[in-house]
Amino acid sequence: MTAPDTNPLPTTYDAAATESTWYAKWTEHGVFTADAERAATREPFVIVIPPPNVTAVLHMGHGLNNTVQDVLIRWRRMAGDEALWLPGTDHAGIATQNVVEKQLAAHGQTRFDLGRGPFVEKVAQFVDHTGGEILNQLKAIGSSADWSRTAYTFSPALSKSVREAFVRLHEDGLVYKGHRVIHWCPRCGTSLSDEEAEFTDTTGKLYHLKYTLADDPTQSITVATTRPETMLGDVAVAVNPEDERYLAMIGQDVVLPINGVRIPIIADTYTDAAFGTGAVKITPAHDANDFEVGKRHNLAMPVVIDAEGIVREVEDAVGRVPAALSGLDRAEARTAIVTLLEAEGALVKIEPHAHAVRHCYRCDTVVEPRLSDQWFVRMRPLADKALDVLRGGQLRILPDRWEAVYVNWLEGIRDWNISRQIWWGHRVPVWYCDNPTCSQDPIVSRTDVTTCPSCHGTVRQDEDVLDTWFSSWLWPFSTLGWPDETPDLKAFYPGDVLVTAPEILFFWVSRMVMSGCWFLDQTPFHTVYLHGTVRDMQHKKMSKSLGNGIDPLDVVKLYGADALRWTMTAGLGLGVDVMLDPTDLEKSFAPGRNFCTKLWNIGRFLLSRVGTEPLQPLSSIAPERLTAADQWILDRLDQAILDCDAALGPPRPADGRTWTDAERGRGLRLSEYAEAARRFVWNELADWYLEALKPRLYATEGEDREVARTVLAHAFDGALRLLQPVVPFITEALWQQLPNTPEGAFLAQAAWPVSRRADGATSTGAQAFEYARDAVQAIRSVRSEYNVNPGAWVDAMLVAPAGLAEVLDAQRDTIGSLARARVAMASENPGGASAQLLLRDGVELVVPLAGMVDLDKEKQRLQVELTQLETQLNALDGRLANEKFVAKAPPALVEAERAKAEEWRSRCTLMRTKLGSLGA
RNA sequence: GGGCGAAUAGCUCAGUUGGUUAGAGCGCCUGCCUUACACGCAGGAUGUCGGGGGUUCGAGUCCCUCUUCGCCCA
Repeated sequence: MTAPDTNPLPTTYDAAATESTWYAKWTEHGVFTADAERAATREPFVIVIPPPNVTAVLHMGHGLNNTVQDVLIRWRRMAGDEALWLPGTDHAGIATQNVVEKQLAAHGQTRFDLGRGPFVEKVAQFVDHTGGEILNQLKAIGSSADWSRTAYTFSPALSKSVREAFVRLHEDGLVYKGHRVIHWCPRCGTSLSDEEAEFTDTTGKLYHLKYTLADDPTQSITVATTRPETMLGDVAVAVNPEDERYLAMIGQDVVLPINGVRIPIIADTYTDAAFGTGAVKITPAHDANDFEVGKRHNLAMPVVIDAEGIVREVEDAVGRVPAALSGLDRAEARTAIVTLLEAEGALVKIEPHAHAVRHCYRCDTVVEPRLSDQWFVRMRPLADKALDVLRGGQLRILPDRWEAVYVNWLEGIRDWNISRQIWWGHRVPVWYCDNPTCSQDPIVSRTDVTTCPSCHGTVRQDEDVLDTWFSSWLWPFSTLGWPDETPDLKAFYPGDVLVTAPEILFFWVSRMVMSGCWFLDQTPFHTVYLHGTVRDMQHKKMSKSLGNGIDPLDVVKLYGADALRWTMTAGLGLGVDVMLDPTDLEKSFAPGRNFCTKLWNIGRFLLSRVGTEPLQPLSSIAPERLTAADQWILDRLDQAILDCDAALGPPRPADGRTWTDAERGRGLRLSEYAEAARRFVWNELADWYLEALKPRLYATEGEDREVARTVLAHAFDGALRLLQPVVPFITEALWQQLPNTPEGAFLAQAAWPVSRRADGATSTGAQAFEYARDAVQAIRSVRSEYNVNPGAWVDAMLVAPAGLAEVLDAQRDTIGSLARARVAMASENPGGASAQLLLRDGVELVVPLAGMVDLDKEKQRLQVELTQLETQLNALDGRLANEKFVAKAPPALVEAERAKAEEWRSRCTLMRTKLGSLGA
């Protein structure tokens, strides 16, 4: 019988056309737009995007991050929540400034050639013209963000939040100006926070320098240092007060080589007697630890390296830098100084030394510790609140091992240097009176200050800008209008889930929790989901600089956005890294494309059989009209729904506020969700139900055909709903073709399916179909083993115990058509030359295969199977004979094991009988 | 230097509180262009659960130890 030519779908899936069509329709109809008013009657579900740098170009890390967010937000949107995914970009102070500075450098210019105003203007123009492109790229992978709310950390609205935060923290006594050694990037020309100065393990050198005692040139003390160039700024040599080697020298002076400056030998417990020589040089202006020592001992703090990393007498350092060295870069100076030290006989030895050196996280330049004035936030009170919400269960982090990392960092939190000496960013909202005789204190203000309130003279604003992260950490509420009490803020704060990579746990995530708790007294989200990193096959992180990246847009072009999303989701175990092969896109993305093709073909076939006539709802079909296969697929759908829900949820704490221990580690298993949905539509719906259904569907009319149409459409509809979050485009395109899809409706907004039963129990009809599947697989296996021509029909006989005869008899046609067999029933095994298999519950399958059966082969197979089972049965009997097992194991388990032993025993008996009848 | 994690099929990984004959996808082998799909269908093979020790009636799962790898922090 041939199918009528009513198929509305082209034979192949056109990803590009489908994606642009449906994305346009979704946005046109406001499908992604959240509504603050609606949130009064529905549960809001809010995700704020980790804002990409405004100049960023989409890479696979974004692909992964945003796919995860989109899967979650689409799931909750369908589940009836007022879902808001709030997108936006970060002005990325240092990074963006660097990009523009590079452009200037190409023309031989620096930012100082332009001056502050024109330079900032130039960056702003650059951002206006080329920035934010990444948001459009996110659309190409299907991101269902609410673009009407797109935010930008440097917009006027968010700048207002930044000022509010700074001023409020100042009012709370948590913002202060400090004079201390900070991390300085000489290339970027700015200070950095502890987090921005990243450690890199390096094999460097440990230089042992000999400093001669001032009053006794025959004696000397040897210090060990990794940075000999700083010796020009040494103010002391420190030894541990317990270190007997140096006791006699404490209090004496040594003379520095090269510049001849006299410095004392002091005792300080900071010095580790076991490290190097046990004596360390103290350079307070160029080392954070030395700075602390210097403060304790009230030492001078000469600065001998300037902001550009040039060695010279910068401050408090007269007579310390010889003319020959002045003006050298710090790296050149090191070489020169080592040479001079050697000439003076002050260089004892140089050893290889493995240590970690801090580098600028933006330009990778070696960071220079530098004494300077900076703005700091006192973090302790903020960190305590962030610890409280985690410990109190209002916040959880998945995978939960990151909670310990979070706690550890917050417990040891240090004050945050928030001022940067760059130009691109929020200017520190502090003004100083120009009049040196005026007693006016610095003015910290929410609004711009133009005249001094005391003397009415002119004022100047602080030159520094704020750390980019000082605006990012406000993101969950600055994007909603804070500090104004906007409807959005009321409706959508606090949010729900934060999705990001572990790399920015400290930079961003912890700080958002701190700011949310401080300013709004509530954690900004109840769940932090830290996904893995995208890596290549050598497990190297994908990056532009390593050249091992994959452009997500290439993947979209070649395989479709859904294929990309599929690979990102299906491969995503909780917190597990995603491995992709940049040299073999086919390997990584073909599975997603193949799945889409399969889905398309299922849809094509199904729609051609279901047709376009309206369907009656499943609920109107009397249960007794459902076949075993119908009941089975409906059961499987229920199970798939339960599996998907269990994998993804719960979406929030049951009481809306605090996670219980039982809930805390659950959900967000995206790979399990994807697999459950895939298994249903492919392995169950397509492989079994559709195949079993074909005879009924080829019927041209009749009541049963209507039942089949209804169940089939219902099952497929359920599958499409379950799959929409991960493959939104193809599922939308297919769903639109289903006969009962209302005009103007979108799958993207359709209701998430609900299981008919909470327990997913198997119905009687479904049980019958399981017997049929069992028989079909057995017959296929025999056919394959004996190389039966796939087109040929075989005879098969089912020998069923009394209780099952009727059930199996009803499945004869189904079994026959699926296995290409003429199936007969028997109450007794006729024996003779035939392939014989034992199915479950004592059902036997006999396939005569006249003249083809190899008796030896059959005997051998049975013998192997029997031996195996006997071994297992022996072990089981042994366990059951063990009194301790029977006494201590749960009774239900013992009972189950006993039943199993009995079943295995009768199975063994049957096999022995068979072997006997085969003449063994 | 401190802390955390991982080691299960050729590869990437599941394996909730110890309790069926340890699973999935990809890959591999065999047969099929069966009129939805060869980007597919059917059948099949594959594991001393890193080594050693311990707790237990019972260990991939808990404890100790060793080895290897990775990550975070200083």
